[in-house]
Amino acid sequence: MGKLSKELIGASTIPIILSILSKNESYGYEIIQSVKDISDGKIEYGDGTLYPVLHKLEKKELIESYWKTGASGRKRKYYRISTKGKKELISEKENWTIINQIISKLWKIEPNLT
Amino acid sequence: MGKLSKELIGASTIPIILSILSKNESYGYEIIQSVKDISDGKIEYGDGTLYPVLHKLEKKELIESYWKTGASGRKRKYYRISTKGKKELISEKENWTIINQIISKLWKIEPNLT
DNA sequence: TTTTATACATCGAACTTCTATGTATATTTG
DNA sequence: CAAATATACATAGAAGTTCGATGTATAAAA
Repeated sequence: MGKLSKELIGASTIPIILSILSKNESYGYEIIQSVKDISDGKIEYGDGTLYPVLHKLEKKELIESYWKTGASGRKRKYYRISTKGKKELISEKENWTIINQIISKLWKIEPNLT
Repeated sequence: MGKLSKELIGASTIPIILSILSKNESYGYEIIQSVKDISDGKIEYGDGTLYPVLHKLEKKELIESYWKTGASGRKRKYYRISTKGKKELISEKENWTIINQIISKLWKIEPNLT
């Protein structure tokens, strides 16, 4: 209980990551923590899951990266959302709205009178 | 415009099919039409897409099938939802609600003051 | 009689996802 | 100070999924 299906997590990964990056620049490890926090532990990406997604998003030019060494001396790869990524996020939001309408319509309709 | 992403369609296919079958028994071809109608043409499964999904659901015992020859003389393979399928549908609805909460939370939060 | 709609089925290419594994550094704890 | 834990990124390969193409067949419509 509590854990979500793989399909739903898969469908939500990209909009969630883009959403997070649209608010603040962040890096892989921190994104994993953010999502865990926001979802009350219901979505917990493995690092082996998230990093390839970030690489894919970068390849599609939806996000951009740069290395930064913090005060701690530890190197982090920061990501920020691109203009293209912002447009994509808007489109993803529209898609979610549409599918939600379809599904909630389905869950309200009464059985047909056959 | 109008068309939904593959990920979202993938995540919604099973709950949508189970929802439809929880209202009325139906067969492949008719399910394709129903989904097209309900979604205003935004979700249009190919037959090569839907039939394997139905087989998979049957294998998992979420739905059951039987052949029926209608007045027209045409044979149709009808599917009905099983008890197990009804439970699965309830669980899918819960998942959908949870992910919606997470996403709508994300889309409302203001940027951090860093 | 030809075309279109109905109806089901499967193969295989293409893609995606996740687990396991690897590397390396900073911090905390005993 | 040594060991354990947390931080941080990366990739290969196994496993699974999806979808277009293709095939079969019948009923209805043009």
